[in-house]
Amino acid sequence: MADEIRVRIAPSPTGFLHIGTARTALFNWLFARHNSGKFILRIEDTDLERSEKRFEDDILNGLKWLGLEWDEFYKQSDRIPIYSKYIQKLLEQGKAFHCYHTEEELEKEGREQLAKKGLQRHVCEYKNKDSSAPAHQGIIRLAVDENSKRKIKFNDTVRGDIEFEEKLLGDFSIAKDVETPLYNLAVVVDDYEMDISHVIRGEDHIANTPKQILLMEALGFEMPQFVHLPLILGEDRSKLSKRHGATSMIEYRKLGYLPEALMNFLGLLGFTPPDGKEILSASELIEAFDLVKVHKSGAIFDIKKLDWVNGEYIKKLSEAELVDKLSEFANSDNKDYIFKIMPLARERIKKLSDISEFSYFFQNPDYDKELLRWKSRSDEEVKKSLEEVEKIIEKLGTDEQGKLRNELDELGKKLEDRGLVYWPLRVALSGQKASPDPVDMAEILGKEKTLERVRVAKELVLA
RNA sequence: GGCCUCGUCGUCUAGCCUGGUCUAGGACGCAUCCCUUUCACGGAUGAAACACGGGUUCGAAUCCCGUCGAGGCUGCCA
Repeated sequence: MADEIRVRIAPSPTGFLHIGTARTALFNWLFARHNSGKFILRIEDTDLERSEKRFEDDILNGLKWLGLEWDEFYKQSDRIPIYSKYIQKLLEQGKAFHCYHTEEELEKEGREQLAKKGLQRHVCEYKNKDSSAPAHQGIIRLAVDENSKRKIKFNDTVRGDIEFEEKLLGDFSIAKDVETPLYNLAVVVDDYEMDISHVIRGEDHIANTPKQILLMEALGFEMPQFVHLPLILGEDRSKLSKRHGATSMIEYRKLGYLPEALMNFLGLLGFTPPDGKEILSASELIEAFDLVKVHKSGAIFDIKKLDWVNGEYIKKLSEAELVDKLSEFANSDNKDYIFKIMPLARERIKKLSDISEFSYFFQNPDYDKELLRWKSRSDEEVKKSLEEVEKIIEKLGTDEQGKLRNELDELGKKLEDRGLVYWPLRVALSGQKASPDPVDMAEILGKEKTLERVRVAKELVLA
């Protein structure tokens, strides 16, 4: 076996690339890059009935988007002859056998075992029969000693030593037929053939490990180092799954999360760098990454924290980059205009799609008359203020912020209330109770639109 | 039911291996205050956790045992 670090992820195209898979991929990738090893992507599509091209595309696109480029790529469906060879070998050696029980019989057995609170395992009576009989249709199982006293042991980098009793396993299935391997056989064969040094996967695979070890022994394969990552959980602390709306990575892109932010956030779900830094670039993550420091317990996916991380990355974006991205999300080609809005948006949005909150820069606002009222001021007072503001803007325009601000402040002093000046103007321009500074907005909108909106507001007060 | 894993603020976590420096630190979120024309930004402050019970020890979040709790697995899915 090579000394090189070789890791893989083996997503199945029966669903989108969700957070959990992405995090597993990330940890494999970080470990490979940290050790100058190879990161392998293997598509587990032997379940032809459930595998779909659109899911495969989603997985590939999601990984690419996150920046997790792979060094080698395989599809299980291309490797059927390889599995077949090993299945045949197991059969010939009598280590595996055909089981002729029907699914109904097996189901019934399972129910009875559960009812009797007995072991849930299938000890097959066909195990010791002559396997040289003609071509069979039955499922293929590995022959496991049901009376074994042995404990199957393995070391997990995160959890230490783990052991299972061999006799609890039963004769578990390894292939539907010689041409159709089942999961446990396929991974074992692939990991061996691909010379995988570390199997880094979710904690939900711990229970599969003893089966795989038995298979490795039967096939004479060397054991890789196992690393079981803690699960990523939903709000209710159960494994993140469809019922939590297991969203594809691509959805996060659509919402305006930055891939760098997602990688950063995911990297910290199950791992903490020694210095405790929270915002780390890909290369900093690679540098700091250490499997030994991976956490044991599951972590809830907290979108609020993701939002914060994403906001931090938005603040770090260059002006040009931000303008590009914002243009895309605002559906606008007018980059000069977006460029003006950008500084205001930058400190206010958590994700790019939040730019929709600034719709009033693109169309006239619609709002309730009452919103124009500053505190308990009368309609007349509000109208008076708007009239004065109108005059000032007619005179000065909106391009010279300093002057405009001075005049408006003067007006504020005159009216003995700055809010009376700025609040109605804000609402006139944005239709919102929370918005950027009115003078900033006026400059972006320009003299004409600003005056138009002030006049509309003036009319509205009287109505 | 059986097997396996896990258990520090609401959430992510530091500390645990190598007991004392932990009146348990940081971050997100939350609250209050400052700034202020609102929101955001920024600044300051605050509330908030060692699951429980035994044991070992001069001393336990840290070591041991038990209990409880949570999750995972228990497919002719992966």
